[in-house]
Amino acid sequence: MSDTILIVDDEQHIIDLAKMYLEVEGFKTASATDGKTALQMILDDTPQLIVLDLMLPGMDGWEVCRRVRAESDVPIIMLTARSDDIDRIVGLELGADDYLTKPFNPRELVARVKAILRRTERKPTAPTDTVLTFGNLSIYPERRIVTVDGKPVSLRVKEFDLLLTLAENKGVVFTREKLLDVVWGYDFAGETRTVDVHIAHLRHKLKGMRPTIETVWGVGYRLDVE
Amino acid sequence: MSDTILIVDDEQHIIDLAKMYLEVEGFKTASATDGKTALQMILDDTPQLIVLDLMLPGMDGWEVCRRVRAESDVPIIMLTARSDDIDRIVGLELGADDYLTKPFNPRELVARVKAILRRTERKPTAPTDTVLTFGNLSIYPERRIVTVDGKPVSLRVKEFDLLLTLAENKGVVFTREKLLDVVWGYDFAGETRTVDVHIAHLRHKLKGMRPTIETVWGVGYRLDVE
DNA sequence: AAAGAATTTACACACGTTTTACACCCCGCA
DNA sequence: TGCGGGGTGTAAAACGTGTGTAAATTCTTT
Repeated sequence: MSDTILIVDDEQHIIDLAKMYLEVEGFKTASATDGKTALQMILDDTPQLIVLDLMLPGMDGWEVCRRVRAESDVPIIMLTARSDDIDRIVGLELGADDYLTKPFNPRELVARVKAILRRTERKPTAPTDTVLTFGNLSIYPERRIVTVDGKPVSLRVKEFDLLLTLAENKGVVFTREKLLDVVWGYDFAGETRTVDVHIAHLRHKLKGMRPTIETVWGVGYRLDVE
Repeated sequence: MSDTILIVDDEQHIIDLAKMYLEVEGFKTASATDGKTALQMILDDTPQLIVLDLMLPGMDGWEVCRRVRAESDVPIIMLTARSDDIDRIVGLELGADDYLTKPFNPRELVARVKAILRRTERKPTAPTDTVLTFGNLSIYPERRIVTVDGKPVSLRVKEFDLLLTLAENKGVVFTREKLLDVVWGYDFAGETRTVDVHIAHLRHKLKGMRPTIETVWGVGYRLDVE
């Protein structure tokens, strides 16, 4: 847990967003949607850093922050929507290391996290190992994350595997049958048109991607070579 | 043969799949669909590694494995569909180096193969990107791409297959019937003039190509020899 | 039961293939 | 050397098939 970033927010939406951006950078993450659970998790095994929303059901962020500070000096980044909270965060010396106003830019969050970890002289976790990069597209196979122009795109299982298969063999043409074999398993009995549908989803989600998924008429698909 | 991976499975489908993945990684492959043939091949000239299905017609995988072990310590990866076979593979010390349960992920197979070869300190052969080059013409069979003077030319399915057929047998004359058999399939019932039309398309698209497609009057076509 | 994902279906339309048609060319033969 | 018949080149029409995509349906997961 000590190499993990804990994200505490009552909106799952925001957690997902932060999670995604942080994981792309190689951070491990955990999350909680209420103050009580969060505090429990923190005291149980302190994380590397905490991203903490002020507005929480049950125990609010102020309270969590105060109780954590009684036990630990783990870095905390506060999130708040109300601009008049900012004065209190900064002025009251609650012990937060930094803050962000909602709505926040997730890249800004990443930058702050890195800055704080650098400052507190704890190194971020090991750099992400394998990456496949073509044009403005990056694929992190073991994290199962894809980015276009650095912006993460959330893909479903089949979509990801499909893209990965094409990317691992850039330029080579795959028939629908071959793709079914590889991505769906060679015992899959369904329609080859299933592949088309997932390709369509990929193209839609990865709009703007530079090496495009090219249709080879009458044959199949391939990841474009320049 | 000592740089080749032998795949033994009664399903051609599976052989093709494994073959494809291994060849993309630069491995040479060979295959057999029954135990007797496989054993013959192995004893005749031992391969670099063997991927061996347990379920085989004639002589099963257990028997093949045992007989091979009497002669050689060539690495063996076992394939099995039945989970209760796994205990036997591992427990009975049959001498298999690794195993995979069917249906297996072909990427997993590649990973295992690489791992074993690394362990046995034999390096995998360098990946080869197959290219056929004559004069200023290059053909990339698995990419289904053709270039003239390095500039890619987009061909349709029939055009590509036609050119590839001629290129793979440079200089030999193909009758229209032969070409129909090879490119269109032996059950094609149409006109032989269809070939002419596609040849015309090829000549038009590949204008400037150095070895030309030559008409052999009253016979058929061939790819020119300088 | 509800939500989410995967798969199938349906249909419009783009695209490739095959046929057709006609001009031209090769070659044997007077 | 000129003639004729079948062989070949090629444009364009006719045809059939492949593909993109939305929406419906089925399957999974919670």
